[in-house]
Amino acid sequence: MEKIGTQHENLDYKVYKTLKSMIFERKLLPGTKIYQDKLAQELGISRTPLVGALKKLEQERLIMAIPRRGFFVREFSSEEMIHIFELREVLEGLAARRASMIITPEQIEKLTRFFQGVKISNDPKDIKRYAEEDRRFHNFLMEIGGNDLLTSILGTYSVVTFSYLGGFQEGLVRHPRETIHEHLALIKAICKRDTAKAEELARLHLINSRERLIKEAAKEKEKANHPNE
Amino acid sequence: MEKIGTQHENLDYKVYKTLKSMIFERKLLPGTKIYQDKLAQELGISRTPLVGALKKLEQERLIMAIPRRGFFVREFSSEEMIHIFELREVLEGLAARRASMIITPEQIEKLTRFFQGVKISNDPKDIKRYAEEDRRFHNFLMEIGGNDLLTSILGTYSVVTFSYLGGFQEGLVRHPRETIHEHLALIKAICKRDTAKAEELARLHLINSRERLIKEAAKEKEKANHPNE
DNA sequence: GCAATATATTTTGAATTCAAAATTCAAAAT
DNA sequence: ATTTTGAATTTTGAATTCAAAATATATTGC
Repeated sequence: MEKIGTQHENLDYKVYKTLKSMIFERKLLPGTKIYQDKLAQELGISRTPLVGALKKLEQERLIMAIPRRGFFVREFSSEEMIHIFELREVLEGLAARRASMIITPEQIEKLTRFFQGVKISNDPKDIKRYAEEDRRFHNFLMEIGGNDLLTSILGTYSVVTFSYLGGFQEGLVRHPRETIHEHLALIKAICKRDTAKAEELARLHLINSRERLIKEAAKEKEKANHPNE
Repeated sequence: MEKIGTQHENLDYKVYKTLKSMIFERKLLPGTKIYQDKLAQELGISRTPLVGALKKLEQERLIMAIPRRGFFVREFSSEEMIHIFELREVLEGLAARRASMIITPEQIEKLTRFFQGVKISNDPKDIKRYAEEDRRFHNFLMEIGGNDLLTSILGTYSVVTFSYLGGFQEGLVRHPRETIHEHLALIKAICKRDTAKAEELARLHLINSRERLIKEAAKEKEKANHPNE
């Protein structure tokens, strides 16, 4: 049988993945200009596959291209970030709804065990551990409820989000203390196959994070206007 | 002021737009293999910008790339199409919600005039006219409620949808007789700034179309299993 | 010393080139 | 007759090349 959906293993696909994780890990910082020759040499390839990868990333909005000027690692304004959270609200709502409809007993088993062992505290170690569990949780939800399309779109935006937050609080918008209850409630709804509630809770989760983002953005602005004190 | 979001006017951007409309107009049919040399010559360019454009379209899922085999115009299965309608459901719901929140009095004026002149009948002329109005309507909604992100994502999927339906009923899933009421109700909700209702109606509109799609797909399957009457 | 212009260098955009892989087509073997 | 093997051809992947545009540097005039 022909394995379709097979991973594209061109050079530019490899470069694409490399660049993506470089952005994710903040080795390439937002705003940075990409010098094609330099980066291509560093990666040991020619400009051709590098440009191919950059074009892919441009489409995903992780890279901005200005013709005749070059490629830049994208910076997201707080406004754009808020728009992304609006999107994530409805998309993750959809994913949760789908998950609650098609989850298998084995998956229910596995899902209920999420966030069991993690400690909620202010210790950076614990926060990091929580953030990892958070990512595993979202990935698992995608595995259950996400089709191809949904998975790839949401994949992009979680990279964007992480990159935007810049490692602050390990990429979490809110403190675990706040989100843990929302996560557990969502898990419960999905396992009970409560379709409507699952969608609602997933959306609420994102709405709350967006609200926080809006507040933070307002605070930043305030600070910018009154630089002294 | 530097106009950001300025249109990228590279050759490969032009080629990208050309190919996109070729797919939209069904000059390139789903399943077709792209012979790079041939197409590049027809367009009067080299393979480089053509491949650039194809990569962009691959990211948008209008083109499928198989490494070492080439690029193909994407075919969508009915399952995938149904997934796309699930996406459109939540995304157009979001767009309608946003529109109802930020619509201006002038836009309300303009929105209420949509679908006023169009006749509902079985005459292909009328159906075509309706389909055009439908597209203008959706574009206007995007103009009101859509941010950058939303607009570009939904833009892609309307091309996909149109291409999938293959010009049948002018790209409409359902007959105007069925959809006109939904459109008018949605317009009313948006103009009244009834945020919740606008989102609900937009979603319902897509849900109904998806349902129809599912029915059609089942019918096709049936037919395939019983080829002789 | 500073601004304006001219010159040199870098960088991008796009065509070309070349090797490797895939496909086609014909001949040979079962 | 059908399948298998093996060249010949086509097609892709990726490096290279070259011109045009952008940027940086130096020079001139004030």
